[in-house]
Amino acid sequence: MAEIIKTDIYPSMVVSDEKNKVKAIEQITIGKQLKEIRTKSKLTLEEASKLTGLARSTLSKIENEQISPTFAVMQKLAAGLSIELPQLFTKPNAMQATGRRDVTRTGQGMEHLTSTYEHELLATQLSNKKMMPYKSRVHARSFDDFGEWVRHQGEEFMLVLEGEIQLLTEFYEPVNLTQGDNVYYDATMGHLVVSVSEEDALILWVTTD
Amino acid sequence: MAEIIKTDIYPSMVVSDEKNKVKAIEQITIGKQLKEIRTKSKLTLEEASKLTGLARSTLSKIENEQISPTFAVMQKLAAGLSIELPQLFTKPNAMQATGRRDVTRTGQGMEHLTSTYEHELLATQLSNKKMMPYKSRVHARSFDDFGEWVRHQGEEFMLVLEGEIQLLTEFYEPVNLTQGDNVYYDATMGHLVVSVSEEDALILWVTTD
DNA sequence: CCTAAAAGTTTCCAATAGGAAACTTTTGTT
DNA sequence: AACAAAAGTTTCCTATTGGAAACTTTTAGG
Repeated sequence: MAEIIKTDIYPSMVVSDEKNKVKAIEQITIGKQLKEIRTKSKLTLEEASKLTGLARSTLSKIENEQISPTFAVMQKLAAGLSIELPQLFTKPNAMQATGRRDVTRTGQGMEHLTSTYEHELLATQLSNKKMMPYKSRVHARSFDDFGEWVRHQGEEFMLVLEGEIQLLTEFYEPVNLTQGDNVYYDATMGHLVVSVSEEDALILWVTTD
Repeated sequence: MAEIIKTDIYPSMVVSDEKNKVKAIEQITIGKQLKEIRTKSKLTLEEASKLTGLARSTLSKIENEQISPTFAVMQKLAAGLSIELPQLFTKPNAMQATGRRDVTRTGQGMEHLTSTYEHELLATQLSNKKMMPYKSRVHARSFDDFGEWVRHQGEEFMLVLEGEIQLLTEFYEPVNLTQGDNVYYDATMGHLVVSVSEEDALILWVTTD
């Protein structure tokens, strides 16, 4: 029974059999992508050839998906055309928005409750964003309310909107932050936030993956 | 005269001659990277072979940099090992931080003044971040204070901290936003912010590249 | 230690990528 | 429309990749 796996950000359709052995991969973009980059830069195959050190024929075959370039060739392409390597196989507009702008009024975000935080997700109308913004009301008062470190991929920016919080992190001493204070950290490091004010504190979080 | 070019995020050492023709590329990571991913996942070559559908020998040769895998093979690796493709050639920690956490107290950011905005850059101790956070005091009162649209790569998140602003964008009607309101938009679309309150408004911006 | 099994590497060969040149298509000029 | 020049594609060949199996190294028991 063949199964289709689709990855999130760098999509590639993969067909696997019942033993989870990859049988075929539907090559999606690299040829079209390269052609688009080259034509948008107003380059001919000849010029691209000079810039990359690759043969005109090779470029043509890659663009027409007749061959799968080696990593070494991909590096030459990226360097020669002055682009980042992932551009060769990533759809340029990651943000596939319903619109291209999304306003969230105070209190109008999407609620997401946990025992320790009350999250209000922002800009939820836009998918495939590079950042995930949300406001959180902090219920927690101590590490024990969590039981263990929070830890995930990406980087995180946090700004205190109301009240006073304490940021606990795996490799640092705790810090107290009040309204207007903010912090940027690597989210793979254990971290969590507790309120030290009478009322629950309110913070803004912006996260990447 | 050979020249060394070093790209920023996806480093690759490229040796070019005086005609800008790429002569050689110093392969950096793909082998080591794969080996690290596999060993960290506690997989043997045999197991990785089953997952990816690639021969044990092929995996070994890639890990020892004896061959340069084709893009098709790289896709199989990513799919089989459940990773995103760029992980194969990107140093995992893009954020090369002085530390791995950076607190900015209210008013302690780095000043950057323009005629229309007064920016306070945050978390400036960390380099190579994925996000650029800053607070801005908005002096501008109309489009004419700018003369033209602001427009740049990436996505932008904006939250109003104090006062009331109007967000002007190329493809939408202006919107007024007050404290707590926020917006997420594609920064390649022309955009700018003016204050509509008596005093200058204060906003938070978080930007990606 | 010695041996057996597992993990990793190398060899050999078939399949395919990449380069040079021939060929075809497109573009632009008269 | 005819022609020339430029751009793009295909062919042919060599170099290199990827797979199967042989070989070597490492790990675990006794």
